[in-house]
Amino acid sequence: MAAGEAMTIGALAEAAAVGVETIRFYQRQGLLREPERTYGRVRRYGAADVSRVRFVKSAQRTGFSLVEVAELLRLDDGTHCSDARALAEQKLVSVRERLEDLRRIEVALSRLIRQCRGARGMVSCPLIASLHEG
Amino acid sequence: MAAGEAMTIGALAEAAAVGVETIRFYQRQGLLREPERTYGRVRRYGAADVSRVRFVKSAQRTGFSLVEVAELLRLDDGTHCSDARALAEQKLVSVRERLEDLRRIEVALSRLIRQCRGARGMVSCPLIASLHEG
DNA sequence: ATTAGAGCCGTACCTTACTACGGAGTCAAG
DNA sequence: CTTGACTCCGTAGTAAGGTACGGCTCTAAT
Repeated sequence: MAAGEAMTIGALAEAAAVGVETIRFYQRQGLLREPERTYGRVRRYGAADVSRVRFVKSAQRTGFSLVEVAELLRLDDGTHCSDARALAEQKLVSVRERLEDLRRIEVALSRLIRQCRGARGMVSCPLIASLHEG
Repeated sequence: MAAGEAMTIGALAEAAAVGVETIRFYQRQGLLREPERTYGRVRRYGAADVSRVRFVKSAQRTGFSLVEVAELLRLDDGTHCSDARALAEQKLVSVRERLEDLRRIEVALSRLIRQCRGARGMVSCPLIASLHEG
């Protein structure tokens, strides 16, 4: 972002824990800006790009598609206020649904572990059943 | 599960809000048992199958692959205790990581909406930056 | 000066998770 | 006892999200 746009594509990929091809792919998809190229034709990235790629990965882990991630990223790129708010509110709903799902799974897994700690032999796992309680 | 194994594949699909082909696909992948077939060759399902398919979908929404979902389901099928516990503990770790990610996104989105409510014109969105605070 | 290691580009290929298709059998209602 | 909706099966195709390849250039260190 600031002065030190020193990273090559390989360094960025390593810093964000993805492959080089993934960076190029994200660029084609418009998830990442096309950076300036110093010394002729080599792309140079900064710390902000690392954050951005990490963000893509964490959003993806929690079930967002790349299209949805792109929408979230547009919120970060300074959209007009009313647009941003509408989109953010809509995404917040789906984030909260996912949180519900995950919390239920968390409770069910914890319970299973607790039961397993005491019991010996077989356990009947309450995983699916737990999901219907909330 | 009990007496009323009355549902056809179409009814199951509808009840679980997926396509018929998805049910057959899950069966091939071993995510769903092959059910008994009454009256000739037609599959008949029960309420437990609906829960199971719904579980697959909710786990999937929160970022689990079908292979991982299959592992979770094995926990529900009465595995031996030590195996179940080890797997459950491992899954719990990744569930909690996802919860962290999602909570951060939730906070960032809420904040953005709050800021947008007051401001007019442009906002610079703190979405990605928020993820580094925790 | 050279050469190994990056980076550049386009294209092809791969896996995951469905989705569609076609032709034949089934079944409940009229 | 026929008709139309549903089911059966195998196989093929699709979309998303990368991953690999090959032939070239650049450049930093020996």
